[in-house]
Amino acid sequence: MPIMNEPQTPIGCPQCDVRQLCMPGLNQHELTRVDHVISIRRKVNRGTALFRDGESFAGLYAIRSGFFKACVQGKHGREQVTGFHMAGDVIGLDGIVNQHHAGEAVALEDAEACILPFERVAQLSREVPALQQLIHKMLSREIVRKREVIVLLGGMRVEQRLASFLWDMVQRLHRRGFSSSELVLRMTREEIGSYIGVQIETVCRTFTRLAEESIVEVNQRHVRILDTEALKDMARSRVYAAAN
Amino acid sequence: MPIMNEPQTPIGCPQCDVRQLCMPGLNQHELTRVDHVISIRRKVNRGTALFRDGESFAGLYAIRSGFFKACVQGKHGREQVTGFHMAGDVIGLDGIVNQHHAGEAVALEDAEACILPFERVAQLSREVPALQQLIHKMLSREIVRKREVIVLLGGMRVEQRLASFLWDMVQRLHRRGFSSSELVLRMTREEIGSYIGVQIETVCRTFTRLAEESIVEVNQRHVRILDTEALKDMARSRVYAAAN
DNA sequence: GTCTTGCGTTGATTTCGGTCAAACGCGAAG
DNA sequence: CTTCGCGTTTGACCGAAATCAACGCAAGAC
Repeated sequence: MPIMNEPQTPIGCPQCDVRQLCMPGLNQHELTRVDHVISIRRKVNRGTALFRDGESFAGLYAIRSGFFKACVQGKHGREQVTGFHMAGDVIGLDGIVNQHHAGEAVALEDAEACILPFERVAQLSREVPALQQLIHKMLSREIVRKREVIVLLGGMRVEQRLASFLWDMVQRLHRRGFSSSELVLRMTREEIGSYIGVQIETVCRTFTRLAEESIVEVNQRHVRILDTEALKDMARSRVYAAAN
Repeated sequence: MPIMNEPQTPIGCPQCDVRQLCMPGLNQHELTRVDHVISIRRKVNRGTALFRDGESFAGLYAIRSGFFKACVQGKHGREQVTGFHMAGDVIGLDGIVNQHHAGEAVALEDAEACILPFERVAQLSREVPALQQLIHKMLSREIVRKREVIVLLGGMRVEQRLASFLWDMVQRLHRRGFSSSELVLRMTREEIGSYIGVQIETVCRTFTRLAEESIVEVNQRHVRILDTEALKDMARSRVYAAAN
């Protein structure tokens, strides 16, 4: 499937809806300078990749709209989802080390992303300390987030993993102006399972169990959170914490 | 237990044994400039922390000698190991986002580390592009490495996890001049288990199984790799790959 | 309308790793 | 030397999640 490259309406960073998410703390002038290094805006259709495994590193991608899964491909078989990303997230950070991507980002709904050629961003960040700090924090935050996933996969029971996943999701959506008690999942049960390290059947059963416990209400991909505190507690607690 | 702060013999970066590991690609002059921002060298005794959970972010730490585990603490119970680090590694990258650490680094043997006050490193990196690139790659590499752990925890069987752990370990040690077929583990079985997401008993049994398969020879913490190819294959293969 | 297709749910059975328990090995302290 | 204690190993049993299998359901194709 060919990758689409359609230049979009040139709305600059200073006017962008998600500027506070991907470039927080920059003033108008700084945003304008960042805007000038954005070469292309890419439209990505549902099901197609923003970048692929092994592809050479063109730059970072700031998601303007839409929803992505980040995943790595097993050579012979199934992929593994390593993260989900939405408007305002900057992705592709993994490509910096080796100048090529070691994973891919696939749109789960039609999406748009701004390409930030990394060399130019790096150069600009030498002149704009606020941008430099932003880049550093962006990278560091990703490390912290990845470590949280490691804790989830390494030390939590399935029910907790799903609770953590939902809690993380609803919080991130809330920060973007959506409800803090209701969400529409953009990914399949299989993708959720791949992300939290269990099989699809286990995801289903666990959703059912959370619903039986009156913590959430599930209708297909629509999830309503009934007991926020219970969900939060379940998401926070570690498996070994409960034992002692 | 109090944290020790003992200034060490002032051997500069240009003369440092591990300079090619923590500061690769910098020339003598650049190394000297980096050396000038290193305020303190810390000695850390076995069992004590280089930095603790919640501690404010003093800067990055370049490990000069010794071996560390990175871990997060469950409030009521057991800790979870999120990584192992050795001479030449730069750790503490997680502290950049929020200016305080969200985890800790504990020495598994007497160790020394150089403190790199991050603000000063950032400032210097504005003037020295090679350093800037180094910082970016350092952060990006950590993201890639963390994702590899996610893949390990999310998609591998125990035998593969242990094989991956050993393979990663022996490769990193080899890069530091040690044997590529033999290693002495610095951590307990429990710490290995915490890292690869299984119980200590399972770690033991899996070591025994790998030994029965004549892939490794295990004597306490001394491990000799008998069949490198088998270990590598086992480490690379994903669980789902085998099914198809 | 029916057929198809992909996604989701539920049940039965199996298995891998967890849990509980006991014993072993080795270094340190006496 | 003996004893102590920690880390490790092994065994027996249990349980959570995987696997295998069938079915439901909604949306689009025809």
